Amino acid sequence: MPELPEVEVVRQSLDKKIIQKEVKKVIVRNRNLRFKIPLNFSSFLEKKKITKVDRFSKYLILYLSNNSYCLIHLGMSGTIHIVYKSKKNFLTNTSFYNSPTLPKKHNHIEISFENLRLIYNDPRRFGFFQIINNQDLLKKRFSHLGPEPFDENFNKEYVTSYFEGKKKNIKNYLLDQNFVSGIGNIYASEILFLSKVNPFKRVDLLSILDCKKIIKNSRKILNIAIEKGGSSIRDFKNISGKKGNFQKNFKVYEREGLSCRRLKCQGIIQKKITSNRSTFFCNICQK
DNA sequence: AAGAGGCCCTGATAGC
DNA sequence: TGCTATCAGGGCCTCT
Repeated sequence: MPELPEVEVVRQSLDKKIIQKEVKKVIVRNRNLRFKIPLNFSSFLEKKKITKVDRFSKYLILYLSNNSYCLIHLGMSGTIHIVYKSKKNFLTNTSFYNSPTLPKKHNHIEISFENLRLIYNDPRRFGFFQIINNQDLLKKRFSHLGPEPFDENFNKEYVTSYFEGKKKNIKNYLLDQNFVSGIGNIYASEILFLSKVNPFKRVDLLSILDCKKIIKNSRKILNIAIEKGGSSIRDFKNISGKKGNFQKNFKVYEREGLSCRRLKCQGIIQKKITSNRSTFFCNICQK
């Protein structure tokens, strides 16, 4: 699922559920995620309180009561589910598996609190959990990442100087987390459509006005997507099993062959591959 | 240093 | 019905 808006939607709903709660028990059913879950992962988390649920870019950050952190990245197919305690023996009770919103397979990690259980599901296992021991290491962990689109450092000066002498196309840079972090393949196409910029345009040939529009529209698209509860294509749902709504706002993504939605534009939406990713755009209004 | 390409993995869908 | 091929929202690594 997860670009910045989807991760933010998960953060918001998770925050309300587990804040100030103590981890009672952790079960790792499959250690082989993007990075192997270490053997001491469970014992490290157990008896710690969650003091804050934060997010940077596409990463969830659980703040733990001993001033360490648990990072969660959902990869391509990771989802978080919450199931509630019904009766006693919660820690050993498996009846919640009948929950209609919980997938039957690929429930790799379970984190139990007093009255509820967080379950991490990830068919493709591109996601990961990581313990970070202190604030310095957290900073270091994110040091290679560029600013989020919302960051005031993501501005005209930063973007234009970053693009000097660069020959890759703009779509590639919107996906490049070192340049700007949080944008993924869906929103990159949508941002460029709204900005009337062709995704295959070389960044050193972009005008200053193009750069300004891309900055403004990155914020705009991500904010609207968060408001709408994220995008539910294929199967993204928030932790309560509710679908997002932003997919209804897609102007180009997965609209190959359909007519351009811009008023008076006669264009037909095209799909082309760059850096192994589908890219959607209107070849008439995106110059 | 920058850019192209490949790989990790499972599941859904299309085509034969 | 069942095979095979292709593709999927991410990130990291290697090679040139």
